[in-house]
Amino acid sequence: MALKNSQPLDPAYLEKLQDYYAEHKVIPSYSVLATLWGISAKSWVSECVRRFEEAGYLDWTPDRQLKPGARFFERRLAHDPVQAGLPNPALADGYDLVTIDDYLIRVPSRTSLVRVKGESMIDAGIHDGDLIVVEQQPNANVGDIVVAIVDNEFTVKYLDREKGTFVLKPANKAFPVIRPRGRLEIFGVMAGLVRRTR
Amino acid sequence: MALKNSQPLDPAYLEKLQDYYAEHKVIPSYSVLATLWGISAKSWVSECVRRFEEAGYLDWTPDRQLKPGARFFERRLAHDPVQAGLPNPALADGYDLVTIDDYLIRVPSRTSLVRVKGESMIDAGIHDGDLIVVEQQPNANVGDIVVAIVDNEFTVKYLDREKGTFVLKPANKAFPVIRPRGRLEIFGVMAGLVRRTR
DNA sequence: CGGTGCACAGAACGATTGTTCGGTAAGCTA
DNA sequence: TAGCTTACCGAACAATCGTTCTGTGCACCG
Repeated sequence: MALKNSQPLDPAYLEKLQDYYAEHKVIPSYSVLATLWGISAKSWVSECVRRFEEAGYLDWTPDRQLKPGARFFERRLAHDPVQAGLPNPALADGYDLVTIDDYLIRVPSRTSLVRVKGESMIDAGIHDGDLIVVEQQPNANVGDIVVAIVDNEFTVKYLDREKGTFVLKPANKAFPVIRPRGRLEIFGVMAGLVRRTR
Repeated sequence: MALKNSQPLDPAYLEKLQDYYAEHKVIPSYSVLATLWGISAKSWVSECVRRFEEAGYLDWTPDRQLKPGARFFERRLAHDPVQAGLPNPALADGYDLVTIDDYLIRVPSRTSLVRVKGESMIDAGIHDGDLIVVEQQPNANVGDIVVAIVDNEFTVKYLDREKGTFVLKPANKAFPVIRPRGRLEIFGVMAGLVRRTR
Protein backbone atom coordinates (compact mmCIF):
# COMPACT_ATOMS: atom_id res chain seq x y z
CA MET A 1 0.00 0.00 0.00
CA ALA A 2 1.19 3.46 -0.77
CA LEU A 3 2.04 5.96 1.91
CA LYS A 4 -0.97 7.50 3.46
CA ASN A 5 -1.23 11.16 2.63
CA SER A 6 -2.09 13.53 5.38
CA GLN A 7 -5.05 15.76 4.99
CA PRO A 8 -4.32 19.39 4.31
CA LEU A 9 -4.68 21.67 7.28
CA ASP A 10 -6.75 24.67 8.01
CA PRO A 11 -4.87 27.51 6.30
CA ALA A 12 -5.99 29.77 9.12
CA TYR A 13 -3.58 27.93 11.39
CA LEU A 14 -0.67 28.86 9.20
CA GLU A 15 -1.80 32.46 8.95
CA LYS A 16 -2.11 32.78 12.69
CA LEU A 17 1.35 31.39 13.11
CA GLN A 18 2.73 33.72 10.47
CA ASP A 19 1.09 36.65 12.18
CA TYR A 20 2.56 35.60 15.49
CA TYR A 21 5.94 35.24 13.86
CA ALA A 22 5.62 38.62 12.19
CA GLU A 23 5.05 40.15 15.61
CA HIS A 24 7.62 38.26 17.65
CA LYS A 25 10.09 36.84 15.11
CA VAL A 26 10.04 33.53 16.90
CA ILE A 27 8.14 30.26 16.73
CA PRO A 28 6.25 29.73 19.97
CA SER A 29 6.09 26.58 22.04
CA TYR A 30 3.41 23.95 21.58
CA SER A 31 1.36 25.18 24.48
CA VAL A 32 1.36 28.73 23.14
CA LEU A 33 0.53 27.37 19.71
CA ALA A 34 -2.38 25.55 21.27
CA THR A 35 -3.93 28.72 22.63
CA LEU A 36 -3.05 30.54 19.43
CA TRP A 37 -4.96 27.98 17.41
CA GLY A 38 -7.75 27.44 19.89
CA ILE A 39 -6.72 23.85 20.46
CA SER A 40 -6.57 22.33 23.89
CA ALA A 41 -4.40 19.27 23.36
CA LYS A 42 -0.69 19.48 22.77
CA SER A 43 -0.87 16.13 21.04
CA TRP A 44 -2.99 17.64 18.32
CA VAL A 45 -0.64 20.58 18.01
CA SER A 46 2.12 18.08 17.52
CA GLU A 47 0.23 16.43 14.70
CA CYS A 48 -0.50 19.75 13.01
CA VAL A 49 3.16 20.72 13.26
CA ARG A 50 4.07 17.41 11.68
CA ARG A 51 1.88 18.18 8.69
CA PHE A 52 3.14 21.69 8.29
CA GLU A 53 6.62 20.28 8.36
CA GLU A 54 5.66 17.72 5.75
CA ALA A 55 4.34 20.53 3.59
CA GLY A 56 7.53 22.55 3.98
CA TYR A 57 6.16 25.34 6.14
CA LEU A 58 8.03 24.34 9.24
CA ASP A 59 11.39 22.77 9.84
CA TRP A 60 13.83 21.86 12.57
CA THR A 61 17.21 23.20 13.53
CA PRO A 62 20.03 20.69 13.95
CA ASP A 63 19.16 20.85 17.65
CA ARG A 64 15.58 19.90 16.94
CA GLN A 65 14.13 23.25 17.68
CA LEU A 66 11.13 24.18 15.59
CA LYS A 67 11.85 26.84 13.00
CA PRO A 68 10.22 28.33 9.89
CA GLY A 69 10.53 26.09 6.88
CA ALA A 70 11.44 26.96 3.34
CA ARG A 71 7.91 27.89 2.39
CA PHE A 72 7.08 29.73 5.58
CA PHE A 73 7.94 33.14 4.22
CA GLU A 74 6.78 32.63 0.73
CA ARG A 75 4.65 35.44 -0.34
CA ARG A 76 2.45 34.86 -3.25
CA LEU A 77 4.47 36.03 -6.20
CA ALA A 78 1.51 36.39 -8.41
CA HIS A 79 2.26 35.36 -11.96
CA ASP A 80 -1.13 34.25 -12.92
CA PRO A 81 -4.07 36.44 -12.22
CA VAL A 82 -6.50 33.60 -12.64
CA GLN A 83 -7.98 33.08 -9.20
CA ALA A 84 -5.16 35.08 -7.75
CA GLY A 85 -7.44 37.04 -5.50
CA LEU A 86 -8.79 34.06 -3.70
CA PRO A 87 -8.51 34.20 0.07
CA ASN A 88 -7.49 30.57 0.00
CA PRO A 89 -3.88 30.45 -1.11
CA ALA A 90 -4.09 27.46 -3.38
CA LEU A 91 -1.23 25.20 -2.56
CA ALA A 92 -0.22 24.61 -6.15
CA ASP A 93 2.59 26.66 -7.59
CA GLY A 94 2.97 30.28 -8.57
CA TYR A 95 4.94 30.78 -5.41
CA ASP A 96 8.39 32.06 -4.91
CA LEU A 97 9.90 31.86 -1.53
CA VAL A 98 11.62 34.84 -0.13
CA THR A 99 11.73 37.30 2.54
CA ILE A 100 12.48 40.53 0.80
CA ASP A 101 15.54 40.86 3.00
CA ASP A 102 16.92 37.61 1.70
CA TYR A 103 16.07 38.60 -1.83
CA LEU A 104 18.07 41.80 -1.63
CA ILE A 105 20.79 41.19 0.93
CA ARG A 106 23.53 38.71 0.34
CA VAL A 107 26.06 39.80 2.93
CA PRO A 108 24.33 41.38 5.90
CA SER A 109 27.50 42.60 7.56
CA ARG A 110 28.60 44.55 4.49
CA THR A 111 25.20 45.86 3.50
CA SER A 112 23.84 49.30 4.28
CA LEU A 113 20.87 51.31 3.20
CA VAL A 114 21.26 54.79 1.80
CA ARG A 115 18.40 57.13 1.21
CA VAL A 116 18.49 58.88 -2.13
CA LYS A 117 18.23 62.65 -2.30
CA GLY A 118 17.28 64.37 -5.50
CA GLU A 119 16.44 63.42 -9.03
CA SER A 120 19.86 62.95 -10.51
CA MET A 121 19.36 59.23 -11.20
CA ILE A 122 15.79 59.37 -12.30
CA ASP A 123 16.43 57.84 -15.70
CA ALA A 124 17.70 54.78 -13.90
CA GLY A 125 14.42 54.53 -12.05
CA ILE A 126 15.89 55.88 -8.83
CA HIS A 127 13.71 58.50 -7.24
CA ASP A 128 14.04 60.97 -4.45
CA GLY A 129 13.45 59.18 -1.15
CA ASP A 130 14.17 55.68 -2.37
CA LEU A 131 16.38 53.43 -0.31
CA ILE A 132 19.40 52.03 -2.06
CA VAL A 133 20.74 48.69 -0.90
CA VAL A 134 24.50 49.07 -0.90
CA GLU A 135 27.13 46.41 -0.70
CA GLN A 136 30.09 48.15 0.80
CA GLN A 137 33.30 47.67 -1.11
CA PRO A 138 36.14 50.00 -2.03
CA ASN A 139 36.09 49.50 -5.77
CA ALA A 140 33.68 48.89 -8.59
CA ASN A 141 33.46 48.39 -12.32
CA VAL A 142 32.59 50.85 -15.02
CA GLY A 143 28.87 50.69 -15.56
CA ASP A 144 28.02 49.87 -11.96
CA ILE A 145 25.79 52.16 -10.03
CA VAL A 146 27.94 53.19 -7.12
CA VAL A 147 27.49 55.10 -3.93
CA ALA A 148 30.41 57.45 -3.64
CA ILE A 149 31.40 59.98 -1.05
CA VAL A 150 31.74 63.43 -2.58
CA ASP A 151 32.09 66.54 -0.46
CA ASN A 152 31.20 64.58 2.63
CA GLU A 153 27.90 63.45 1.19
CA PHE A 154 26.65 60.27 -0.37
CA THR A 155 26.03 60.38 -4.08
CA VAL A 156 24.51 57.69 -6.20
CA LYS A 157 25.81 57.69 -9.76
CA TYR A 158 26.96 55.54 -12.61
CA LEU A 159 30.66 54.85 -12.53
CA ASP A 160 32.38 55.63 -15.82
CA ARG A 161 35.84 56.35 -17.14
CA GLU A 162 37.11 59.35 -19.05
CA LYS A 163 40.70 59.47 -20.25
CA GLY A 164 41.94 57.13 -17.58
CA THR A 165 40.20 58.67 -14.61
CA PHE A 166 36.94 57.70 -13.00
CA VAL A 167 33.94 59.96 -13.24
CA LEU A 168 30.43 59.83 -11.87
CA LYS A 169 27.64 60.12 -14.37
CA PRO A 170 24.11 60.97 -13.39
CA ALA A 171 21.11 59.46 -15.12
CA ASN A 172 19.49 62.80 -15.79
CA LYS A 173 20.54 65.19 -18.50
CA ALA A 174 19.89 68.17 -16.27
CA PHE A 175 22.76 67.18 -13.98
CA PRO A 176 26.46 67.50 -14.68
CA VAL A 177 29.05 64.77 -14.75
CA ILE A 178 31.11 64.79 -11.59
CA ARG A 179 34.84 64.72 -12.17
CA PRO A 180 36.41 64.35 -8.75
CA ARG A 181 39.76 65.89 -8.19
CA GLY A 182 42.01 63.49 -6.41
CA ARG A 183 40.94 60.03 -5.46
CA LEU A 184 37.37 58.97 -5.92
CA GLU A 185 36.07 57.49 -2.70
CA ILE A 186 33.64 54.67 -3.31
CA PHE A 187 31.43 53.58 -0.45
CA GLY A 188 29.86 50.63 -2.19
CA VAL A 189 27.94 49.25 -5.10
CA MET A 190 24.20 49.35 -5.51
CA ALA A 191 22.67 45.92 -5.12
CA GLY A 192 19.03 46.82 -5.01
CA LEU A 193 16.37 49.36 -4.39
CA VAL A 194 13.45 49.71 -2.02
CA ARG A 195 10.64 52.19 -2.30
CA ARG A 196 7.64 52.63 -0.09
CA THR A 197 4.66 54.35 -1.64
CA ARG A 198 2.13 54.47 1.15
CA MET B 1 24.19 55.24 44.88
CA ALA B 2 23.15 55.08 41.28
CA LEU B 3 22.25 51.88 39.52
CA LYS B 4 25.24 49.85 38.58
CA ASN B 5 25.77 49.70 34.84
CA SER B 6 26.59 46.42 33.23
CA GLN B 7 29.69 46.14 31.20
CA PRO B 8 29.22 46.02 27.46
CA LEU B 9 29.51 42.62 25.90
CA ASP B 10 31.73 41.14 23.28
CA PRO B 11 30.12 42.27 20.00
CA ALA B 12 31.18 38.96 18.48
CA TYR B 13 28.53 37.29 20.62
CA LEU B 14 25.83 39.37 19.02
CA GLU B 15 27.17 38.76 15.54
CA LYS B 16 27.23 35.04 16.06
CA LEU B 17 23.69 35.12 17.28
CA GLN B 18 22.63 37.24 14.32
CA ASP B 19 24.29 34.83 11.94
CA TYR B 20 22.54 31.94 13.62
CA TYR B 21 19.27 33.77 13.37
CA ALA B 22 19.86 34.62 9.74
CA GLU B 23 20.29 30.93 9.04
CA HIS B 24 17.52 29.50 11.17
CA LYS B 25 15.15 32.41 11.82
CA VAL B 26 14.91 31.41 15.43
CA ILE B 27 16.63 32.21 18.71
CA PRO B 28 18.26 29.07 20.07
CA SER B 29 18.08 27.74 23.60
CA TYR B 30 20.64 28.62 26.25
CA SER B 31 22.54 25.40 25.82
CA VAL B 32 22.84 25.93 22.07
CA LEU B 33 23.83 29.52 22.72
CA ALA B 34 26.52 28.24 25.03
CA THR B 35 28.16 26.13 22.35
CA LEU B 36 27.60 28.92 19.81
CA TRP B 37 29.49 31.32 22.02
CA GLY B 38 32.05 28.87 23.30
CA ILE B 39 30.76 29.17 26.84
CA SER B 40 30.27 26.17 29.06
CA ALA B 41 27.99 27.49 31.78
CA LYS B 42 24.34 28.21 31.17
CA SER B 43 24.43 30.61 34.05
CA TRP B 44 26.85 32.80 32.18
CA VAL B 45 24.72 32.61 29.07
CA SER B 46 21.85 33.78 31.19
CA GLU B 47 23.85 36.79 32.32
CA CYS B 48 24.89 37.65 28.77
CA VAL B 49 21.31 37.43 27.59
CA ARG B 50 20.30 39.76 30.40
CA ARG B 51 22.75 42.37 29.17
CA PHE B 52 21.72 42.04 25.56
CA GLU B 53 18.17 42.48 26.70
CA GLU B 54 19.15 45.56 28.66
CA ALA B 55 20.77 46.94 25.54
CA GLY B 56 17.68 46.31 23.43
CA TYR B 57 19.03 43.50 21.29
CA LEU B 58 16.92 40.80 22.83
CA ASP B 59 13.45 40.74 24.27
CA TRP B 60 10.78 38.41 25.61
CA THR B 61 7.42 37.38 24.31
CA PRO B 62 4.46 37.66 26.68
CA ASP B 63 5.07 33.98 27.38
CA ARG B 64 8.65 34.70 28.38
CA GLN B 65 10.23 33.15 25.36
CA LEU B 66 13.41 34.81 24.19
CA LYS B 67 13.01 36.78 20.98
CA PRO B 68 14.91 39.38 18.97
CA GLY B 69 14.68 42.84 20.44
CA ALA B 70 14.04 46.14 18.75
CA ARG B 71 17.67 46.70 17.82
CA PHE B 72 18.37 43.16 16.74
CA PHE B 73 17.70 43.78 13.07
CA GLU B 74 18.89 47.29 12.83
CA ARG B 75 20.78 47.86 9.69
CA ARG B 76 22.84 50.93 9.31
CA LEU B 77 20.80 53.49 7.45
CA ALA B 78 23.69 55.61 6.41
CA HIS B 79 22.84 59.29 6.61
CA ASP B 80 26.22 60.61 7.29
CA PRO B 81 29.13 59.51 5.20
CA VAL B 82 31.60 60.61 7.82
CA GLN B 83 33.06 57.41 9.21
CA ALA B 84 30.25 55.48 7.61
CA GLY B 85 32.52 52.81 6.31
CA LEU B 86 33.86 51.77 9.63
CA PRO B 87 33.73 48.08 10.35
CA ASN B 88 32.87 48.86 13.91
CA PRO B 89 29.20 49.81 13.99
CA ALA B 90 29.42 52.77 16.30
CA LEU B 91 26.64 52.52 18.76
CA ALA B 92 25.60 56.15 18.53
CA ASP B 93 22.76 57.02 16.21
CA GLY B 94 22.39 57.05 12.48
CA TYR B 95 20.50 53.82 12.81
CA ASP B 96 17.06 53.00 11.73
CA LEU B 97 15.72 49.72 12.70
CA VAL B 98 13.99 47.72 10.09
CA THR B 99 13.86 44.58 8.28
CA ILE B 100 12.98 45.55 4.77
CA ASP B 101 9.98 43.27 5.04
CA ASP B 102 8.65 45.27 7.94
CA TYR B 103 9.38 48.49 6.14
CA LEU B 104 7.28 47.51 3.15
CA ILE B 105 4.66 45.12 4.43
CA ARG B 106 1.96 46.20 6.80
CA VAL B 107 -0.51 43.36 6.43
CA PRO B 108 1.27 40.15 5.51
CA SER B 109 -1.86 38.17 4.81
CA ARG B 110 -3.14 40.68 2.26
CA THR B 111 0.18 41.42 0.62
CA SER B 112 1.48 39.93 -2.60
CA LEU B 113 4.35 40.57 -4.91
CA VAL B 114 3.83 41.08 -8.59
CA ARG B 115 6.62 41.15 -11.10
CA VAL B 116 6.37 43.97 -13.58
CA LYS B 117 6.52 43.24 -17.27
CA GLY B 118 7.32 45.96 -19.75
CA GLU B 119 8.05 49.62 -19.68
CA SER B 120 4.58 51.09 -19.44
CA MET B 121 5.18 52.65 -16.03
CA ILE B 122 8.70 53.78 -16.53
CA ASP B 123 8.00 57.43 -15.82
CA ALA B 124 6.86 56.37 -12.36
CA GLY B 125 10.21 54.73 -11.83
CA ILE B 126 8.82 51.24 -12.30
CA HIS B 127 11.00 49.14 -14.55
CA ASP B 128 10.69 45.84 -16.30
CA GLY B 129 11.44 43.08 -13.80
CA ASP B 130 10.76 45.08 -10.66
CA LEU B 131 8.68 43.55 -7.91
CA ILE B 132 5.65 45.51 -6.86
CA VAL B 133 4.43 45.14 -3.30
CA VAL B 134 0.67 44.95 -3.54
CA GLU B 135 -1.89 45.30 -0.80
CA GLN B 136 -4.83 43.37 -2.05
CA GLN B 137 -8.11 45.24 -1.90
CA PRO B 138 -11.03 45.51 -4.28
CA ASN B 139 -11.09 49.27 -4.69
CA ALA B 140 -8.77 52.21 -4.87
CA ASN B 141 -8.67 55.94 -5.27
CA VAL B 142 -7.97 58.01 -8.33
CA GLY B 143 -4.24 58.66 -8.45
CA ASP B 144 -3.26 55.39 -6.82
CA ILE B 145 -1.02 53.04 -8.67
CA VAL B 146 -3.10 49.91 -8.89
CA VAL B 147 -2.61 46.37 -10.01
CA ALA B 148 -5.59 45.46 -12.14
CA ILE B 149 -6.57 42.32 -13.96
CA VAL B 150 -7.05 43.01 -17.63
CA ASP B 151 -7.44 40.20 -20.16
CA ASN B 152 -6.38 37.68 -17.57
CA GLU B 153 -3.09 39.42 -16.92
CA PHE B 154 -1.81 41.72 -14.24
CA THR B 155 -1.30 45.31 -15.24
CA VAL B 156 0.23 48.04 -13.16
CA LYS B 157 -1.18 51.47 -13.96
CA TYR B 158 -2.37 54.71 -12.51
CA LEU B 159 -6.05 54.69 -11.70
CA ASP B 160 -7.91 57.63 -13.18
CA ARG B 161 -11.42 58.63 -14.07
CA GLU B 162 -12.87 59.73 -17.37
CA LYS B 163 -16.50 60.77 -17.68
CA GLY B 164 -17.58 58.71 -14.72
CA THR B 165 -15.78 55.49 -15.58
CA PHE B 166 -12.43 54.29 -14.36
CA VAL B 167 -9.50 54.06 -16.72
CA LEU B 168 -5.93 52.87 -16.38
CA LYS B 169 -3.22 55.31 -17.35
CA PRO B 170 0.33 54.24 -18.08
CA ALA B 171 3.29 56.36 -17.10
CA ASN B 172 4.79 56.27 -20.56
CA LYS B 173 3.59 58.32 -23.47
CA ALA B 174 4.22 55.44 -25.86
CA PHE B 175 1.47 53.39 -24.27
CA PRO B 176 -2.27 53.89 -24.62
CA VAL B 177 -4.77 54.52 -21.89
CA ILE B 178 -6.73 51.40 -21.10
CA ARG B 179 -10.48 51.87 -21.04
CA PRO B 180 -11.91 48.61 -19.82
CA ARG B 181 -15.30 47.58 -21.09
CA GLY B 182 -17.41 46.37 -18.24
CA ARG B 183 -16.22 46.34 -14.69
CA LEU B 184 -12.64 47.11 -13.90
CA GLU B 185 -11.20 44.39 -11.72
CA ILE B 186 -8.72 45.70 -9.23
CA PHE B 187 -6.38 43.26 -7.57
CA GLY B 188 -4.78 45.68 -5.17
CA VAL B 189 -2.92 48.89 -4.58
CA MET B 190 0.80 49.37 -4.89
CA ALA B 191 2.44 49.84 -1.53
CA GLY B 192 6.06 49.59 -2.50
CA LEU B 193 8.68 48.46 -4.92
CA VAL B 194 11.66 46.16 -4.78
CA ARG B 195 14.40 45.91 -7.35
CA ARG B 196 17.48 43.74 -7.35
CA THR B 197 20.34 44.93 -9.48
CA ARG B 198 22.93 42.26 -9.03
C1' DC C 1 -26.82 -0.21 11.70
C1' DG C 2 -22.12 -1.48 12.21
C1' DG C 3 -17.67 -0.20 10.78
C1' DT C 4 -13.91 2.94 9.76
C1' DG C 5 -11.54 7.19 9.55
C1' DC C 6 -10.68 11.63 11.29
C1' DA C 7 -10.38 15.56 14.48
C1' DC C 8 -9.62 16.36 18.65
C1' DA C 9 -9.10 15.80 24.22
C1' DG C 10 -6.52 14.31 28.26
C1' DA C 11 -3.14 12.12 31.13
C1' DA C 12 1.40 10.52 31.87
C1' DC C 13 6.29 10.86 31.39
C1' DG C 14 11.22 11.49 30.61
C1' DA C 15 13.99 15.13 28.62
C1' DT C 16 15.22 19.71 28.46
C1' DT C 17 14.59 24.18 29.84
C1' DG C 18 16.14 28.50 32.38
C1' DT C 19 17.14 30.05 37.20
C1' DT C 20 19.57 30.22 41.43
C1' DC C 21 23.40 29.87 44.20
C1' DG C 22 28.03 28.98 45.60
C1' DG C 23 32.78 28.75 43.94
C1' DT C 24 37.30 30.16 41.64
C1' DA C 25 40.89 32.51 39.31
C1' DA C 26 42.53 36.81 37.35
C1' DG C 27 42.98 41.78 37.47
C1' DC C 28 42.77 46.27 39.38
C1' DT C 29 42.99 49.50 43.42
C1' DA C 30 44.58 51.29 47.77
C1' DT D 1 49.08 42.51 50.59
C1' DA D 2 44.34 42.70 51.39
C1' DG D 3 39.99 43.61 49.32
C1' DC D 4 36.75 44.28 45.62
C1' DT D 5 35.08 43.44 41.03
C1' DT D 6 34.61 40.77 36.94
C1' DA D 7 34.38 36.70 34.01
C1' DC D 8 33.30 32.46 34.13
C1' DC D 9 32.31 27.31 35.84
C1' DG D 10 29.34 23.59 37.91
C1' DA D 11 25.60 21.54 40.41
C1' DA D 12 20.93 21.41 41.78
C1' DC D 13 16.14 22.17 40.92
C1' DA D 14 11.35 23.10 39.73
C1' DA D 15 8.96 24.29 35.62
C1' DT D 16 8.05 23.50 31.13
C1' DC D 17 8.87 21.12 27.03
C1' DG D 18 7.40 17.79 23.30
C1' DT D 19 6.12 12.82 22.79
C1' DT D 20 3.27 8.93 23.26
C1' DC D 21 -0.68 6.46 24.11
C1' DT D 22 -5.43 5.85 25.11
C1' DG D 23 -9.97 7.65 24.74
C1' DT D 24 -14.30 9.91 22.48
C1' DG D 25 -17.68 11.85 19.41
C1' DC D 26 -18.90 12.87 14.81
C1' DA D 27 -19.28 12.02 9.76
C1' DC D 28 -19.40 9.23 6.06
C1' DC D 29 -20.20 4.82 3.72
C1' DG D 30 -21.97 0.46 2.59
